[in-house]
Amino acid sequence: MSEIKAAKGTRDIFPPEIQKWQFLENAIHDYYKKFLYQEIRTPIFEHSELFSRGIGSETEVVQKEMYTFSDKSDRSLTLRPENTASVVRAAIENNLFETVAPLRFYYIGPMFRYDKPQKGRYRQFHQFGIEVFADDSPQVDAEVIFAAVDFLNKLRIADIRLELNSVGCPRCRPLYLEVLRKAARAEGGRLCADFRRKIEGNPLRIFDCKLPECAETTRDFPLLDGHLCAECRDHFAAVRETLSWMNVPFQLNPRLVRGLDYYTKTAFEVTSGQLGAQNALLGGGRYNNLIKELGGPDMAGIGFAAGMERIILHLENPALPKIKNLFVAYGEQKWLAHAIQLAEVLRAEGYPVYLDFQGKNLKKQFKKADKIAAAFTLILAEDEIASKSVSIKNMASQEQKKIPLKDLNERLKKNY
RNA sequence: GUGAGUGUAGCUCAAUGGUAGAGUAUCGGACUGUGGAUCCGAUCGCUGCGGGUUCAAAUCCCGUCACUCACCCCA
Repeated sequence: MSEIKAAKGTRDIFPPEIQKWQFLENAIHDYYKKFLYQEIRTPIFEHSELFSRGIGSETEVVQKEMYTFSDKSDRSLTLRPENTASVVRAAIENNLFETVAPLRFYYIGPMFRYDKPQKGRYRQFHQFGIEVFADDSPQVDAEVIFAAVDFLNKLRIADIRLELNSVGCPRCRPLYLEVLRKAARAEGGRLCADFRRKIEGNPLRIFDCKLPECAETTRDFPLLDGHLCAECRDHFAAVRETLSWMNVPFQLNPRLVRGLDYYTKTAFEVTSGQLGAQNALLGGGRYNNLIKELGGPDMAGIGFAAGMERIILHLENPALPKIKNLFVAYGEQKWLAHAIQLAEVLRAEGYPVYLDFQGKNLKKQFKKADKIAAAFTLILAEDEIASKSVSIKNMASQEQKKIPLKDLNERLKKNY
């Protein structure tokens, strides 16, 4: 038993689960290229300021969940809790807005949040996501949402639900928040402490409270959709219309908010009925002020991030192409050189070949061949070497034939 | 940060407060040019850790740590 364990909230991924990860990663690469997204990889850690400015210093993520540390030169660095701020930073820093077209990126990688682990929630977890810059048309919102939902459908993830809202923009949201605060303060006495804290700091979140009294109270509170400015309202209507053209079903949820401050206008979330409490598979929205906020041009952006662990929980056992492993058996140590050379030739031909160096005799070697699920065992021992041949045994059917060495490749090809 | 449940062999799990066990896996043998099946044998444990109660603790009590789930938060 090992003394040192994986740090809390982290885990090792190995077969057979790793096959799901490889499958998912390949699917992401294949799918998003169809929309001309290009992969971007940004550093795992960044200056802390990127996140406090980008995500919002009042958010839970920044206040409570960041892995922040000082390096030896006293720089404050933070393991990225999400990737959008980094992608925006990279685009600004490398002038991608001028040099790359189209301005569409996707990413895959680990993120870090200091949270108490539970089902579907880890301290090191993985997200993939997409970002589109410089396009404020509502049709892009719809296409991004389509590319999120359709991807999950392609993975045959059932029982998912798309929720949609508009969280307004800096012109209309502050006005609404005042209206909401006023209504909330009037009811303050009836509400939980948590709730009262949110009224001042993050009023949109008060709708989240699941305590019956709070939910009861907030039911009649004014909602944001009645307070959107004309531009946000029209934008949102066009998003919904485009989604209907795309046959993407959605549910309006006027109480839907996002945890990061940078969102404007469209906000959406896909949840799964098959997960526990951590049921959000992906979330995203538009962030038309983030790029400027981080020192870039006044440019629109939209994207989403998806939790890969949560998607993996939905994936069936790997339906992998059967790999036909070859096993080279040599019986006695003195034929090992021949076996090594044969294995080398076969690998160069593209076959996966296993050679057991511990097997003392053919019996042991066959046992090992069985254990690694070899499709064919090639026997190269005294008889075969003397006659420049090799015996090939089909492990499933138990058929065995001795054939000339020079015919081996052709014969294997037929069986593959 | 709060709460609940669970910690026994590599894995899955047993064991009224009274000798820590089974299945499986691993290794060896039956079987020195042939695997899976069967049979025989062997290895494997500070019962998470630290205290306490008791003649006696895997078992009861306290603490602690880990895992799991929920709150919270979010993907």
